[in-house]
Order: sequence, then structure tokens, then C-alpha cells
Amino acid sequence: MVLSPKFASPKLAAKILGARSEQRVVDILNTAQVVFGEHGFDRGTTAEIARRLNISEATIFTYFGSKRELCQELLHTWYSMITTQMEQDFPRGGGLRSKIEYVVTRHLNYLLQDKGFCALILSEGRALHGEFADELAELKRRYLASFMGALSDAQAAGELESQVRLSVVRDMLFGMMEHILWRSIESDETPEVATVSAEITRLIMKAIAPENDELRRLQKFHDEVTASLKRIDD
Amino acid sequence: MVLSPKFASPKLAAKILGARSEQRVVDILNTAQVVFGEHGFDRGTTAEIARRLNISEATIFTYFGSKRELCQELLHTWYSMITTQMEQDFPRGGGLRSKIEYVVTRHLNYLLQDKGFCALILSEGRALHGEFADELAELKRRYLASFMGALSDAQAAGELESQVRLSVVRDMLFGMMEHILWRSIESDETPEVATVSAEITRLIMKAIAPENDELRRLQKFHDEVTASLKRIDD
Amino acid sequence: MVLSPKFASPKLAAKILGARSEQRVVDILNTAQVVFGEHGFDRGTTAEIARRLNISEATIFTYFGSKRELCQELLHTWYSMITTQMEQDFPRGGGLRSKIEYVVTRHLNYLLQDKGFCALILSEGRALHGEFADELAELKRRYLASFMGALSDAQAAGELESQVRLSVVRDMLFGMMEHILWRSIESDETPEVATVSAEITRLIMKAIAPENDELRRLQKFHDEVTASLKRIDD
Amino acid sequence: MVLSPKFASPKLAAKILGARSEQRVVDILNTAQVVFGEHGFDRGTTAEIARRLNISEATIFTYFGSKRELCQELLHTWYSMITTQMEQDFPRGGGLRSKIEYVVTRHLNYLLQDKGFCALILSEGRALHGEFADELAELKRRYLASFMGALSDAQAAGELESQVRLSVVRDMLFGMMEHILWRSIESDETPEVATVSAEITRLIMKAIAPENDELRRLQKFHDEVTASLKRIDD
DNA sequence: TATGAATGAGGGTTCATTCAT
DNA sequence: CATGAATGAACCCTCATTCAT
Repeated sequence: MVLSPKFASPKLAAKILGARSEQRVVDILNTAQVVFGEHGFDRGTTAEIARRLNISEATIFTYFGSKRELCQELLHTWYSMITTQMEQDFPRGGGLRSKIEYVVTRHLNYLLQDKGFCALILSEGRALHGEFADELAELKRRYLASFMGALSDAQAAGELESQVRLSVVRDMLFGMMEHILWRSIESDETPEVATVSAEITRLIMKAIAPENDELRRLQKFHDEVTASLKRIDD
Repeated sequence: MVLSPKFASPKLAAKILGARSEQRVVDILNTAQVVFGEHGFDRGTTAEIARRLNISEATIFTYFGSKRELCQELLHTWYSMITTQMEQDFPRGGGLRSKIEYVVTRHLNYLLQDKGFCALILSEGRALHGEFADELAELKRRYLASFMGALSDAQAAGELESQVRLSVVRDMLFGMMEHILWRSIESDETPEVATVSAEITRLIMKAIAPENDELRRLQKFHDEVTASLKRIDD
Repeated sequence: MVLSPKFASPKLAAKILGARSEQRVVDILNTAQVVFGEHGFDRGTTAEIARRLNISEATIFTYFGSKRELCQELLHTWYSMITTQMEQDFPRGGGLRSKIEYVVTRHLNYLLQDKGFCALILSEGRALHGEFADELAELKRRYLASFMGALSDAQAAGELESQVRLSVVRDMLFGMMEHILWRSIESDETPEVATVSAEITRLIMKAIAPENDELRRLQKFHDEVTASLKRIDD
Repeated sequence: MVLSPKFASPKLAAKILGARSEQRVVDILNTAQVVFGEHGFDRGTTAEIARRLNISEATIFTYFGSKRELCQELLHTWYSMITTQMEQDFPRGGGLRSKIEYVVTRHLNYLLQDKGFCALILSEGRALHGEFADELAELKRRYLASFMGALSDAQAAGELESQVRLSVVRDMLFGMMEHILWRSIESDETPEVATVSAEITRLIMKAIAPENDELRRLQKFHDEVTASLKRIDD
């Protein structure tokens, strides 16, 4: 996924930069995304980013104070973009199922588009946490805000069982996706999003469905008939 | 969790090592576990491992051919230990629920005992995968062999729905746990294992429960009674 | 002998290097030549090369990918230079003797100018062969191409005996020179090139001169006259 | 070629060593010879020597004060042995040709028996010279003493031209052999000693043969007969 | 602005050598 | 005597970062 200028480098946007500079920032961010995606933050080098862009390494440091800062910008820009996209098409109406399926589909697509980089962002905590822990947490929170809101509403509306903690639902959902993604990265197979999406959604819905009232109602009927029968017969 | 000598360095065990030396291997492995746990494989340095043990860096290379090999031994030793423990107490009888709860509890305990190292093993794909990909895959496979077997049996016995792929169940389960762990690492809070374990198990069981036969049976009873009533009344 | 820029680093020449940088390459090559000449490839260190140039060790690796590569460039540059010089003044006409004397004189001068480095190139097989075996062989082949051609022509023209293998002639010639060089290195004496050159050439020419037909012809004449005389006299 | 105990470690021989110890020294020397032969002095490690002998590295240092000293002992022992052998069978009578052929054959056999080690001793000056320069020179001198004596006698007897310096003859001879050996090492072919030996001897003999008096004599006869004939006929 | 050039700080690794047992 | 264990010193190499131009 290519970063579009409008999301790039909100910090630098404050500065007055010519069109050319702005493009530079975007180019660097995009290339950094690829390089870090391929090798991870630690092993991805500024030298390689520069080489791929046919620019000098020094130029990178003209735009970003340090590799660390470049990472930071990258994370912000990336999350900013996918958050906006996620929000934009988020289904306002409809049941919980359709919302979950939307989020799952979107998320899987992100993961699969830039396998390396997404895996990096989502799983490789080491290099990031400790350095960007708080920022990342906030970015992730925003990314999932709509979704968590929807979950909350659904719980209030009885669409999902009242006792479950929403954070657990979220963890179940995203943990599952990441694991499935990992497997696809390792095996170098690209699963079909629609199918996987449907399966995940189905399982999640089953897991969080409210206790089946119908079942309870029928059970009650059965019990009463049984009791009544026993009374009469005895 | 401290590695016990009996699991340490199965490869080196072939060599004739004095008691002193065997302890060294264990010490180095334990310290490496901590250091890699704190900084990851790339950022964790042999220098730091040596410093913490108050030994020379060269000593490490007396026992392990390279940093890479040290990590390999570490992974093997670690998995060897938890796999053995997991197998030992694995509930042979009982329903699927108790087995899942057993695995979840154990796994969460592992995760929480050595947060850093587990995070390394379970999530830091970049540095490890690619270097240890095949080995890790095999180690994980063995670690979960009993569990996957139990799942398979349960599916055959109708204890879980026939249509779901077992790998998805596993991903759902372990993905969920990892996410929960991550959150606890980030927030520096240690959740109560029993509670979390129960919640996870409950959700998973719901998700994979077979289509409710009970419901169908009661429905049928209800329908028959209704039909009967209608016949009589008419 | 100081490497001149025009021969330096033909590989790196492809890159666009400023004048400053080109000089650096030459400086490093020259210093490497001295250091490797003094201590050999294994014992000569990049640290020492850097120290003598008052530059950082890292700078060396800016221009050469590795110590091995540096040595490779050095060998190429060196051979490139002496090969060009050797070719340039190679006597096209004249007899074999003058050609041999030319080659011997030139070669001895090379050897004596940079004793250490030449010893490295010519004698230190261990460190170099096995690492640079094929390349060295090719470089040497080119260096001696004109000479070997001359030998071949001379053999065809009957200027040297037909039965001798040219490779043996070459080995005899260069082996002799190297031994003489070694002795001069060890004893720290510098022999006079002209004298040594003449002596070597004279010996070689004697060794490879064609079987003396004149001698055989005269012998035959003498024998026939003797026989005739005997017949008449008896 | 295996070092025999009687040549081993003349220095240590002074010490009172049990039979076992003496064998140890010989074992170490023999293995060192192989290892240094394969990798050179610098790259050959005490660790490898120990490993091949199934002894501890420390044991080596029980017998030899340092790697350097081990080298020294090795060189002495080696030269002591081949010098003794060379002397023993040196042809006392006979012409120069047979003596040269003897030396060439012997030397080539040494070279070919332990290609690596001999090449090391004879050519790899770097690691040795500077450290063992004087000793090596003396050892070599002794190794060739008989041969040089024979050359000197032959020169006095007019068997070889009076003007040539004997050191040059020696350099020509041994330089040629080493070059031929090198080529055989590189190409991994083992030349037939007898053939090569004969060729070398023949060339050397031709090179150093005294100016042919016979030729001059016959020429004179021919000239005189011609002149006489001309006088008579005219 | 862009960069060529340079580097400090470290990283993993090797190996001859020491020493207590 | 033999060695298990340990290590200091060095080596080659990497890389983010600086700075004059």
C-alpha cells in the first residue's frame, strides 16, 4: 500500500515545504515501509532505503532527525491512513455481524497487502515497544475506536452476551487474524480473504452470541410439561 | 522460569562436561533468555550476557559456537522443557473443555512467567523466523501435539463442530492468549490466570460447540406437542 | 612503486568518484601494499592500514567491501600496472636473448622495488592461493602473455630446443629470480640488476639453446676425413 | 613423511623424558606438520592440532612454550631429518650430473610427499622470516651443504663453467623445482618424479656446462682443412 | 537542498595462552 | 602429567549519524 501525500509526515507538514520536498518525505516513508517490512526495524538500514531511492543516506537525515524518528513518522502516517480508511466505510447501520465482517475483511486485506510491514507493526513489539509504546497504543486505540464502539453498542443492545469483556473479544479477533496471517507468510500462501473472513466472523459470532433465549424458553416448556405430566400421573 | 540442567543443551550433553561446565551452560542459557527476552535477539548482545554473568564474552563462545547457536539451544531447551511439562500432566480422560482449560492455564502461566522471553519466542517473528523458521515450526508442533490430537478426537466424537478447521481453532486460542499477554506486558499488569483462563475457555467452547442438538430435540418436542394439541383441539 | 591513479581500482572506477575519493582509494591501496608486504595478508590488519593513513578503519570499508576485496583490488591494480608496462616496451623485433633480458630486467626491478609486496604476490601462496587462486593465475598469465608468446615463436623458429616444455623454461626463469630475490630480502642487500640480469639471461640461453647442429656437422666431417685418411693410408 | 623420534625435539631431549613423553612430542610435531601444511602457520591453530590428537590444547603447551616455539622445534626436527637423509645417500663418487639428479629427485620427493608443509617451509617466508630468519638460513645451508660442496668441486674440476656463481646455480635449480611444485599443487596433479627430475637435470647441466672446447677444436680442424683445400685447388 | 566523505561506537568471533585441579 | 575452564587482546566488519561543500 502506497502512502499518499496527505497522510505523510503530519509533523513536517507544519513546516513550509515545497511540493518536491513533500514528495521526498513520502518516498522515503514508502521505501522505509518496504525495507522495514522485509527485514524488520533493526535489520532494515538507512543505507538500503537510500540505495533503493537512489539518493544519499544523508538526504534521509535531512528530512528525519534519526532512524527512530523516521520510524515514528512512518507509524503515524501508516495508522493515520488505515484509520481514516477504516472509519470512512465503517457500516453505520446493520447488525454486529456485518460490522465484524467488515473489520475482519479490511484488516486481513491490510495484512495481506504489506505482509512484512503489517506483521512488523502488529507483532514485532521488541524494537517498537519500549521506544514507541505509548504512541503505538494510542494509534491502535484510534484505529479500532469505531469497532470497539460498535461492540459496546451491540452489547448494550443484547446482540452479544453481556458478561464478556470487549477487550477479550478484540484480542480473540485480532489474535486469530494475526496467527492466520503468520501462517500464510511462513507458508507463502495467500488465503482467500472472503472465505477466511466469513469463517472468522462465524466463529466469533458464535462465541459471543448471547445465551440462547429460545433454548431457555423451550427448556422451560419441556420442564413444565414434564412436571405437569408427573403430577397428573402420580 | 529457570531452565533446569536436565533440559539444558541436549546437544552439548553429548560432550563430556564436568559439573562446573554443565552449570555454565545452564547459566548462560538462563541469562541469554533474560537478555533476549528484554531486548530481542538482534539487540541482545553476547557482551551483555557475559557482563551479567561476570564472565568473559569469550567464555560464551567456548560453550556455544555462535550467538545464533546459543539462541537455537535456548529455543530447544525451552521448548523441550515446556513440552515435557505439558505432556506430563495433560488430562488423558475428561471432556474437551477440561483439556482446553488445562492448555490455556499452562500456556498463560508460561507466558506470564517469562514475559519477555515468551514474547520473543511467540511474537518476534522477524529475527527468529528466517533464521530458525523450520526448527521453530517443528518445536511448536511438538509442543501442541497432544492438544491438537485432543481436538481431532473431539471433533471425531462430535464434541466440536465438524466444519471448523482445527488450525483455525488453534490460531484463535493462541492468538487470543498472545494478545492478552501483550496487553499485560504493555500495561505492566499481571492478570489472574484462573479467571482469564476460564473466560477464554468458555468463549472458545462456545465458538466451537456443535450445533446444539438439545435445541433441535426440544424444538421437535415442542412441535410435536403443538401438533398433537392442534389435532385434539380441532 | 606507487600505484598511479589510472591503474587504481578499475572496478570502483565505474562508480562516480570525486577526485578526493579517487585519491583515497589510491592511498589505501598503496598503504595496503606496504602493510601486506610487510606482514603478509593474514597478519596485515585493516587497523594498521588505517592508522598509517590517519583515517578511521571504517573509512577503508567505505571503499572496499572487505579486507579480502581490498586485497583483490590491490592485486588487480598491481598486475594491471606492471602488465601494461611490460607490454608497452616489450621488444617486438630482435632475438630471443634480448627479449628474455628485457623481461628479466623488468621483473627484477619490480621485485626489488617492493620487495615485501612482491614476495607476497609471488611466494605467499597459502593466504592468497585458495582465496584468489583463479584470479591470480589469470593475472599472471596475462602478465607473461607476451613473453610466453615470444618463447613459442622462438621455439618454432628453432631459436630454442624443440623438446623443452615452455612452462618449464618459465618456471626455471622465474623460480631463479624469486630465489635470488628472497636471498636479497633476507640479507638485506640489493643486487645490481644489470649484472644479475645478464647472468640469468646467459644461463637460461645456454640451457635452452638448441642442440648444437654445427657440432654434429663438424663431428661428422671430422669423422669422415679421419675414416678416409685411414682408408687411404692403409 | 613421519618424523621419527630420534630427530624430534633436540632441545627437549636434554630433559629427562619418559618414553611416553617423547612420543607425545613426536605426535604433536607430526600433527603440527600436517596442520601447518594444510593451512599455513598463521591459520593453523593449536586447537586443531590438539583436536586431531584427541588431547587438550593445554597439553601442547606442556611440551612447547608457545606456538612459536613449536614451529621452531618443528623446523629443526624436519630439517634435521631431511638433511641426514640427504647426506646419507649422497653419491660420493660419480660425475656432477648424477649428483644433481640425486638432489633433484630427493628434493622433489620431499616436496611431493608433504606438499603443503614443504611448500610452507620453502616458500612461505612471511610467517617464518622475521621470526626464524637466521635459524632457517642456517638449516637450509646445512641441508644443501653436500650439494654445494659437490658443485664447488665440480667447478674446480672444470665440470661446470668457471664463471658462474654457485648460488645462482642453486637458485636456478631450487626455484625451478618450487615453481613446478606449485603448479602441481594448484592443478592437483602429481608429476612423475623420474621424468621431471631428468628434464630438470638435463637443462641445468646444459646451462652450466663449460664452454664446449670440442666444438672449438673441430671448428679449427674444419677451418684448416678448408683453408688447405682452397690453397691446393687454387 | 543534497550529498560525498568520514567516523565512533560497538558487534560477533577467534585464538594463543594461563592456571587451578 | 594432563586438562577443563577461562580469558585478554585483537580482528574484521556494520551502521546510524555528522559535516563541509
